[in-house]
Amino acid sequence: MAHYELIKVEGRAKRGRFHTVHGIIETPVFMNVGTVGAIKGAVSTEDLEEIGTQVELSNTYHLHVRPGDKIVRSLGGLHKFMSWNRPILTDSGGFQVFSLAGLRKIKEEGVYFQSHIDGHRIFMGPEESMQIQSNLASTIAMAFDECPSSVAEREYVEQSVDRTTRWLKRCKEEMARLNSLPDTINREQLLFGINQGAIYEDIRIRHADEISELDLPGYAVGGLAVGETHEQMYHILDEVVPHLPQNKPTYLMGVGTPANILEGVDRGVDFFDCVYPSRNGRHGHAYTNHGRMNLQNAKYEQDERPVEEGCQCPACRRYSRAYIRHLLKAKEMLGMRLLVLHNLYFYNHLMEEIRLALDEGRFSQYKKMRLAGFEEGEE
RNA sequence: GUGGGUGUAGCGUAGUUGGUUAACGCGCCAGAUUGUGGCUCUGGAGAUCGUGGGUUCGAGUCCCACCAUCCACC
Repeated sequence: MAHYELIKVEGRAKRGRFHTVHGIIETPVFMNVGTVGAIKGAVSTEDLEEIGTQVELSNTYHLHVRPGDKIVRSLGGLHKFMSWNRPILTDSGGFQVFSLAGLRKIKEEGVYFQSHIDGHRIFMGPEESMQIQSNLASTIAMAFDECPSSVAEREYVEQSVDRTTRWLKRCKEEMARLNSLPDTINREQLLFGINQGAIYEDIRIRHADEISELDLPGYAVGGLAVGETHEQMYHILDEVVPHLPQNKPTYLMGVGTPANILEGVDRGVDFFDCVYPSRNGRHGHAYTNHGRMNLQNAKYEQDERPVEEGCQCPACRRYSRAYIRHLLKAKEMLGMRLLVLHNLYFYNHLMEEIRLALDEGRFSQYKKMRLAGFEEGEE
């Protein structure tokens, strides 16, 4: 019996608590992206517990291709498979329609893909996506949508969004059917709908109103941070979030930078996810209170300080910038791992501070202070 | 010691019958990256072409000597 408990509001910012079968999610939350059932960079689920991860995010498409959702199901579902008993959100594979463009054909019934592993042809529609996510038995399943390019023509976006609505209805029906089956692993799996419409605010609003009527347990804003400016993204959020149910969590998909998150929270967003902390960590970048730092820069060659003074993450408690730089240069996995841990800790800790600020009614002030800090530049 | 080969950026190489500002990969120095392939992309710095002499309007390229290095044979 999932429900969203709204604890406090400051302006449009929401402090909430989402109750799920796998435990409570304190919001606003940043979900840690582990596409294939693992956070890249040799990060274990024990690590996730240590760095304060609330929700792990995996991908339907990737797990369907390898190892196969039926195998995960036969092993007891994704929670048991990866040894993680807290909430998991699975993305539907819809975004791969967009990100693997060139390898796909979109039709009314669904999408024909080509596997990025071995090139074989795959079909995925709303029903297939729900069946796969049911087999994975995640806490939250995302609707199978199409994410049109931010520069797509208005006419294309209109018909794409209408199809996404039809797909959402099919997702809802299929999820209800699967949740009613006696041998389904997680019979309380939750379906979140996804708003689309590129940068056309009227299409976005119409779509938000339509999908809100389906009374799903949560809603996402998709198709942002895919090429448009920050101003456009914030404007769309200003317009669209008020048209999504305020008594349900709102999830801004794929976003973003620490500044994007502060702005998103300020506009009523509860859930975030982004590959930035993990991908940039693997690529040698660290997030700090003073902006982003490239640990591969020569100036850190003899820097004995931790990445961030006072940070309680596993990297900063013990290792120097100089050592991490050396590991990155030597292409040692440990370098990546330490920065991924630092970055995810940084994001998770940022969210914790945001929640505390909301609890104490000083979010607006906190946001201003943090944004100013990020502008200062690295030490 | 004799014969042969090779010397071009930190490393590995390309460079036409001698012809503008000597090219490429890796590395180095920076920058990009938003529902993830650990990549990828974009810039930048860096070379008195082993040394010295010669031929020529002009030499990385041809000639001579020397130096270094590799291979084979004593």
